[in-house]
Amino acid sequence: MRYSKDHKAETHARIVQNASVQLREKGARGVGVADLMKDVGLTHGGFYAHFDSRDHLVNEAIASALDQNAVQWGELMGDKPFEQRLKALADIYLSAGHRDHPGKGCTFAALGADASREGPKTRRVFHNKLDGMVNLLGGGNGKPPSTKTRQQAISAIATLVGTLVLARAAGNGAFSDEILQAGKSAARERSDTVITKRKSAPHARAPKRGAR
Amino acid sequence: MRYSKDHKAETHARIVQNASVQLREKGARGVGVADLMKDVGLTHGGFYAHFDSRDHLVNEAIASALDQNAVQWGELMGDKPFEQRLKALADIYLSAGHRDHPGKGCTFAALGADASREGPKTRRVFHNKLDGMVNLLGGGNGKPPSTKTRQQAISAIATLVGTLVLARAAGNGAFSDEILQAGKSAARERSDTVITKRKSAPHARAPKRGAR
DNA sequence: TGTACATCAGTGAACGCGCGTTCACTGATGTAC
DNA sequence: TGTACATCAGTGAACGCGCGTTCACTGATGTAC
Repeated sequence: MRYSKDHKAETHARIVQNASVQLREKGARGVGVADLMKDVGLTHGGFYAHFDSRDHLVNEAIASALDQNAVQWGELMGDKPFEQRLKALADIYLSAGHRDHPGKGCTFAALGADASREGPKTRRVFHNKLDGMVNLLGGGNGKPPSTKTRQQAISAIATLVGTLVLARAAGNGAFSDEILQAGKSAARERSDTVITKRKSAPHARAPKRGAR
Repeated sequence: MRYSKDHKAETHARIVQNASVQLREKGARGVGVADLMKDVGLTHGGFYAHFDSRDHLVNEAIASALDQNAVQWGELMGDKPFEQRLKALADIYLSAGHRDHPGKGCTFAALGADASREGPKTRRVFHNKLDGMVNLLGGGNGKPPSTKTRQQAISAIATLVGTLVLARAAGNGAFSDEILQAGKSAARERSDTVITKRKSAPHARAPKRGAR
C-alpha cells in the first residue's frame, strides 16, 4: 500500500507519541517494540520503516515528551511573575492526578533517573530541555534569567521533581498525599520568601543574623 | 561442598550487597542474575539456593540499600539540630562524588522512579524507609517530629532527591554542577529561614554567622 | 482518460541472542556410629 | 580416633521464552506514457 503524502509522517508521529506516554509509565526499559506497534494498530515489522532501532525511537520519544512538558509549562505560567508562576506550576504538578498519571506528566520525574543510565545522546537531550525549562520558569518574559534567578528556578524545579518521585514511590495513600502537601507548602513558602524579599527592599535578607 | 556454619548467610549477604550497588547503578531492570553471580565469584545456578526468584532478590537488595542509607544519614547527622543536620546532609548529598557514584548513594534518587513501577512489596519498602528517613531528619533526638517538622523534613529530602536526579540526568558538566550548587543554596537558605524564625522567638543559636 | 509499471508502508514468519529458571550432579564437610 | 554416610552450597549444561531485528512479500496508490 502506498499512502497519501504525509501518511508516513503521521504514523511516525503516532508511534512517537504513544512511546512518549508508555516510556513515562513503564520506564526506558519497560516498553517493547511489538507492544508499542500493537497499541498504534500496526505490526512490529513495520517499525523499522520509521526508526533505525529501538534506541532511536526512545531518544525521539523522550525529546518529544520533554517538548510537550515545555509547552504545558509555558501555557500554565503565561506571563505571570516568578512566584505566581511557581504557585501555578506547583498546584498542577503536585496534584494527585499528576502523581497517578505519569504517562502524560513530567519527564524529569518519570525518566530522569533512567536518563543518567542511557547513552550520551539521551543525556544531552535532557540537558538541553532542562536548561530550557529553567529559563522558562526563571526568565522574565523572554529575557534570560540572572544567575541568582536561575538558581531559584533550578531548586524550585528540583523540589517539584523530588516531591513527585517520592510521592510516587510511596504509592498513593495518606503518606503519599502528605508528601505532595509538603511540596506544595514548600513552594508556597518559597514564593512568599521571594515576595517578602522583593518588598523589603533591593538589599538585605534576614534582619540581623541571616548569616547567608 | 558443605561449608561452615554461617557460610551460606555470608554468601547471601554478599549477593545482596553486590545487587544493592548494581541496582542503584543500572536500575531495577539493568541487572542480570548471571552477571551478578559472576561479580560475587559464583556461577548463576547457585543463585536459587539463596533466592526464590530475581524479584525476591531485588526487593531484598533495595531494602538493604535503603537501610544502608538510613545508617549513613544517621551517622552524618548525629544529634545536631535540624538546620545543621540539613546542612551536613546537603553538603555530602549534593557533592560531585555522590552524583558520580550512585552505587553507594541514595536509593530514592537512584531507584525511586523505578520503585513506582515495581510491585506493591517494593513500594511498601520504600514507603516505610522513607517514613523512617523523615523521622530521622525531622525528629528531635528520638522524639517523633510534629506535623510541621515532618513537612519541612519531607520537602528538604525532596529537594535533595530532585536535585540529584536532575544533576545526574544533565551529565557531569558545568550545568550539572550548577544544579548541585543551586540545591546547596536552597538548603542553606532553608536552614537560615528556620533559624531566623526560631531566633525571633525563643532564643539563639549560632554566634554571629559561623553556623556550626 | 485509461493502462502499465514503480514505489514503499506495512505484514508476519523467522532468526539469534540474552536472560530467568531448572536440574542432575559434585564433593567438601558435618554427623552418626 | 576412625570410618561410612548424609547433607547441601555451588556447578554448568540445558530449556523456554521474550524481544529486537531481518527479510521476502503484499497491494494500494502515485506516476509515466
